[in-house]
Parts: sequence; C-alpha cells; structure tokens
Amino acid sequence: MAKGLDLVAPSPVEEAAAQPEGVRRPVRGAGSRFVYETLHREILSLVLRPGAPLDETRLARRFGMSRSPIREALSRLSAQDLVMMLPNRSTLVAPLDLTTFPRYVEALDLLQRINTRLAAQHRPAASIPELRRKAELFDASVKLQDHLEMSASNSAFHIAIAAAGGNPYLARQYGALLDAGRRLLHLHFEYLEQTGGEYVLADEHHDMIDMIAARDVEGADRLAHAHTRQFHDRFMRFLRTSYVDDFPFERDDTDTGAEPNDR
Amino acid sequence: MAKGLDLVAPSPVEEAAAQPEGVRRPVRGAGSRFVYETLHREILSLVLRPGAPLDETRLARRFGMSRSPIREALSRLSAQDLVMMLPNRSTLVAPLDLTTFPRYVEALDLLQRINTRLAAQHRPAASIPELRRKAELFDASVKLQDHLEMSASNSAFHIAIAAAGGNPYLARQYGALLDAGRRLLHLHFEYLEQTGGEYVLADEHHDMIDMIAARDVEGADRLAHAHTRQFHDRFMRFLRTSYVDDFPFERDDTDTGAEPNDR
DNA sequence: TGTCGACTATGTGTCGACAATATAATAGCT
DNA sequence: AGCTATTATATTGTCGACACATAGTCGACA
Repeated sequence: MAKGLDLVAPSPVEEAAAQPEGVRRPVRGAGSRFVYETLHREILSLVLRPGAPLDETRLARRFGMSRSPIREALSRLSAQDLVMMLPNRSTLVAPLDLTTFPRYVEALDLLQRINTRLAAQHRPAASIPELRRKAELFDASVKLQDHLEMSASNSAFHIAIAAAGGNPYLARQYGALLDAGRRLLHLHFEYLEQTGGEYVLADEHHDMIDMIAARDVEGADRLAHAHTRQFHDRFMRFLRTSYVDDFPFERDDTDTGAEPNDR
Repeated sequence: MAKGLDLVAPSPVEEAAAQPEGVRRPVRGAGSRFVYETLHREILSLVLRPGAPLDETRLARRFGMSRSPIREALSRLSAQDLVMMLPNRSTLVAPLDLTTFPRYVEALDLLQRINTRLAAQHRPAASIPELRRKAELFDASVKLQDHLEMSASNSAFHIAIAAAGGNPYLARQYGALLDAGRRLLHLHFEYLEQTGGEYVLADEHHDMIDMIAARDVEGADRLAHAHTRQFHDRFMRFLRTSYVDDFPFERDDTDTGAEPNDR
C-alpha cells in the first residue's frame, strides 16, 4: 500500500463495498452503531486517510440508510476528535498533526504510567488471568501480522490494565489517547515488521503483567514509561527512515509537503 | 432552594420559560448549539437535577424546534458523560455517583498538577496578564455570590492555566474533569458561603499565578495539589454536615459514612 | 388471589424532503 | 486582462411523519 508521508491526502473514499448483509437490519438502534463502529475502525486503521472528506449524503448511500444515523455516528466520532465537523461545510477525518506528536507522547506517558501504577496497587486477583489472555491475543495478532487486530488488541490490553487500576476517569482518558495513537501505530506498522521490533513489545506486555501481579508499583511505573519511550523512539526512527526512502525526485513545487496548515 | 442530598431526584423539568427571543433564529447552525449550551449550563448548575429525564419531544416543544437539533445536543452531552442515553428508552441527566468521588479527586489532582507544572515550565509571557484577568473575573463573581458565574470562571481560570501549559491533550482532559466537578461545586456552594472558604480559594489562584510567572515548577505543583486537597476536604466536610442535617432518621446501615470506598 | 399474557401508551430510531449556506463557476464591469 | 458581482451547484441543518421498542395496564386463567 506504500503509505508515505501524505498524511492528509484527501483520497476519495472507496465508494460502495459495505453492506455485507442482504437481510434487513436486525435490531432497531443498530444502524447508528454499525456506522460508528465501521467508520471508527476505518479511521483508526487509516483506510480513511486523515483529511479525507466524509460526505453525509455519500455515506448514507454507502451504508444504505438515511442521513440521520450517519449524522449521529459522525457526531460521536467528532466528540472523540476523530473527525472534524466544519459548520455548514463538510466534515473530514481528523488530520494527523505531527507537530503535536511530542505533546501526545507526553500525555500518553503520563496516563500510561498512572494507570499502570494504579493497576499494580489496586488490581483484583481476577484481573491477572484476564490480562494474560489479552496479552496473548496481542501476541497472536502479531504472529498473524494482522495490523488491525494488532492495534486493537494492544489498546485492549492497556485498557484492561487501566480497568484493573479502578479509576474510571483516568481509564477513560487513557483509552481516548490510546485510540488516537492507533493511527500512528498503523502509520509505521510496515517499518515495525522490517525491524521486528514488535516482538520486543509483546515481551514488555508480559513483563508489565508480572509487575502488576507482584504489586510492584515502581517497577510497573518504570516499565510503563519504558514502553512509551519505545513507542516514541520507534516512531521517530520511522519518520526519519521513511523520509529518506520514500522521497523520489518528481517533487511538486506547489506542494509544501505533509502539513497543509489551516489554523 | 434547599438542595439536600437527593442527588437523583427525578424532578420534572420546569416546562417552558426558555426562548427569550421572539425573533427568528439568526443563523443556521445555531439551534443545536443553543440547545447544547443551555442544557450544558443547566446540568452543570444543577438546575437539571442528576437523574432527571430529558424527553426529546418535550425539549423540542420547550425550545420551539424539531427533535433533530435536540438530538444532536444530547448526543454531544452524552459524549461528555453529562447525560446518559438509554437505548430505545429515555435519556437522563447523568447521575452524580458519589461513590466514585475519591477516584474523581485522584484524577483531578493528577491533571491539575501536571497542567499547572507545564504552565510554569512553558507559559508564554503573554499568558500571565491573561491569567490575572481570569482570576479577577472569579474574584468578582465571588463577591457577587453568583454561583453559576463562580463555577464557570473558576473552570475558565484553570483551563487558561492548562492552555498556557501548551499540551492540548492534557488540557482537554483537564477541562472535562473540571466540567464534571462544577456540579459538585454547585452542590456545596451554600455550605461554602456559610464558612466563607471561597475567599481562600481566590487567594490561592493568585498565588498559583505568581508561581507560574516565576517559573517555579515545584511550587506551582505544590499549590495545585493543595488546591485540589482544599476542594476535597471542603466537599467532604460538606457531605458530613449535610448528611447529618438532611438524613436524620432513615440512615442506611450499609453506608459506611463519609468515605465511600469501593476498592 | 397470584401469575402470565395481550394491549395500550409513551418515546425513540429512522426516513424522505425542504430550506439555507458555502464553494465554484460564470458573467459583467472597469 | 484582472477584479467584482451574480448565478449555480452541492451539501448541510432542520423539519414533520412513521414504525418499532419498551414500560405500564388490564384482563384471563389457574
């Protein structure tokens, strides 16, 4: 698929190709939920590119339903900052602003550390096998090279840690940050596969569970911090690498690059 | 109005009494925004009690518009956890779950400290007079005993600090927590006035600005932490007080008292 | 008299249509 | 030829209506 640094390419959405079931929608409130989940997945996996326009009418045609459920789904996505709704104008997939990447890592590190600390402090006994299971789901997806499942199960694992920590406020905010990060993960998955770095990640997960099981708060904190740093360093390396590799010679002079700022 | 501890009273919403302008709605996207802001204000100021049902049809009649803009406003409120939308059933003002109050304070403390620290580190010079202005707005509302304006300007002050810190992710999450806390503020405003404790709060604001202006990170952190602790302690005192006052005889023995721990 | 089932009522989820607005495309003017 | 005003087009915000889902009510039956 060769995704380079065109983070805001307004690529036209592949039109039809939804609607797998030929039968009627089963339950009543499912329309909006289905649209939400589908778009959620497609945005986080970069199938819908950052900056791509999301036309309500077009989406309504694609999903074979009215604009009302589409609108509700977009509204919910907008609340998570996954799409931007411009008043009286189109709504777009939220652009990936790499200038705030350091701020993002800063926030992620903080929430990851505090939630992991809380898990080590307060985890109920039953949460340990649950965490093992989630970590193994991630391992399995890594073995299958299933990108979508990798980012999903990775988030699910960390969210489970936060749930074990017992603070719903912090867990919720951590979850939002993890979601936003899934787009960055997908951005450099290919790079990850070349370097084989994801296996290190998987090991770190199990180490974290050990610390949480042992109620070693400082140890869990240290691992959580190192985990974020891993992510940060790998992503930065990816940025440098892909810059050198992907840049050909037919550069368009009118295009300033990857950052069409509209602030 | 003598609000006691009936936090989940499903009091019927005062019916009409909105719609101050007799003229037509000026601009196009204003309907939904107006409904959102009105409900937002009424929820945070406890005019709409926690647990109160929000009937879409009734709200549509009240605001003199269709259910579509009502629905959008409720959807946005739901994303902030200010209302609960029960599928295929009614939507209610989010109940105030006091059992999670310790968790809330924990989260608020963390976000308040980190954002205040960041402000002391990164604040641009121009932000200091801005903070002074916001602190004075809070002082003025305290003098006027304007509850709504007090909680609003208090949040605005702290959000300005977070903005000066320069991390939009952490600032946003801090803002959400501050919003949720406004309901708790309103809950014990009367108690605050009896004890005169709010003037201490106002002084603390100016002390925090001093620390931020001096780039004293540790000092700012210390004040932020003390500020949260102030809030926690006052609210706990309020709970004990009103508990004794309002619940004389029908005390539930399963309730352990003022510290509803569930860890 | 207690329990189960159908019926009614309230309210949401979804639909199709219309009106208003922003962008573009075109015409008019200097 | 370049710039402004106007029309045209596309897309959103809002509306009223209908159908389904849930809760409460009533009646039948054991």
